Amino acid sequence: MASENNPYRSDCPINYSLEMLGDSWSLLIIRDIIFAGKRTYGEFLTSDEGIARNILANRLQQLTCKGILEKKPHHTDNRKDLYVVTDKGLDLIPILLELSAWGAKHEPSTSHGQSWVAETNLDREQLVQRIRQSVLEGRSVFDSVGD
Amino acid sequence: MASENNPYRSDCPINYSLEMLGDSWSLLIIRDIIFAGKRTYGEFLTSDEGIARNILANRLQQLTCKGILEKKPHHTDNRKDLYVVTDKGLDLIPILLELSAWGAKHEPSTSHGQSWVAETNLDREQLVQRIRQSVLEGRSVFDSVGD
DNA sequence: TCATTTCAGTTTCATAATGCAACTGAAATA
DNA sequence: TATTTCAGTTGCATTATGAAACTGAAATGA
Repeated sequence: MASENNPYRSDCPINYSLEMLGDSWSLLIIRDIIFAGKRTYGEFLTSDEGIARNILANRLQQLTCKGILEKKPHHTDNRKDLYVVTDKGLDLIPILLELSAWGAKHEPSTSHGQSWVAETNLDREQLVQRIRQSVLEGRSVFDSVGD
Repeated sequence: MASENNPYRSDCPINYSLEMLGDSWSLLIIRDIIFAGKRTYGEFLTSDEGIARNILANRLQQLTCKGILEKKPHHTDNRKDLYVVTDKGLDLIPILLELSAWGAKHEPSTSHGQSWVAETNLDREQLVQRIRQSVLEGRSVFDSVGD
């Protein structure tokens, strides 16, 4: 199934996403931008998880390279830059919501006041139920859905 | 915001999920179980991405520790074990779907024949639109949604 | 029954990524 | 003009990754 003309480990879209985002920190930076309105190096540094300065610099650079963030000059302070999400970055919102919902469900101590994560999605829920059922019945998903 | 009584880097549910799953390989193993019906060490080894044997063994052990997989004896071959997803693991289906949708959208070369990823979710889409809009307008999400 | 193969890991070792703390140089502030 | 703030960088110790060879138990075939 792997093709030789792309630079990724395989031609699976989940794999692509994980090659882009599959580490401990990248999605936390996106979270800080999207859910906390952070925009500068210094603001990202203050997050609870305590990312190291060099790792932060590295991830900001990589996310920029990958077209998920964009670096723009700060209008009133020339020492600072603003990191803003691109459209590609904004499209990560559903992933963040699902990560949040899963985390909140399976480690309830993390679900402080995030009542809005409960705003549910019923069409999505139906598809998930069908896949879930096929896994429980020992079938592969490819037997029950498309392809 | 970080509390002192949990063992995680912070009390954010997204952070919890990333501490559980934030690496290149864990979700690929879950993908193989859920979307390809794989169940044994040997089957996971054959995936296109080419995970190393030691890394695979390590991830299977960690995912089992974390309550996402369960190791069961193979009924007809005592050399093998079956790795099956728990309920906690099945709850990862929405995350996998979103990762797949994002990957397929932003690297179209990865979206071979997965027509079923297009089965959309409109309630979810509405929430995403609201958040997206608030980010674009420079507001923090906490300004526009709950809390 | 006995030799061979298959299987799930483990071990070894080289290389890369992480994380901490001290440092730098430019721009803002007093 | 001196000091502070800011976004990074550098150096270094520790940890994780990855490839390949190895192990020991169970299945298979003669």
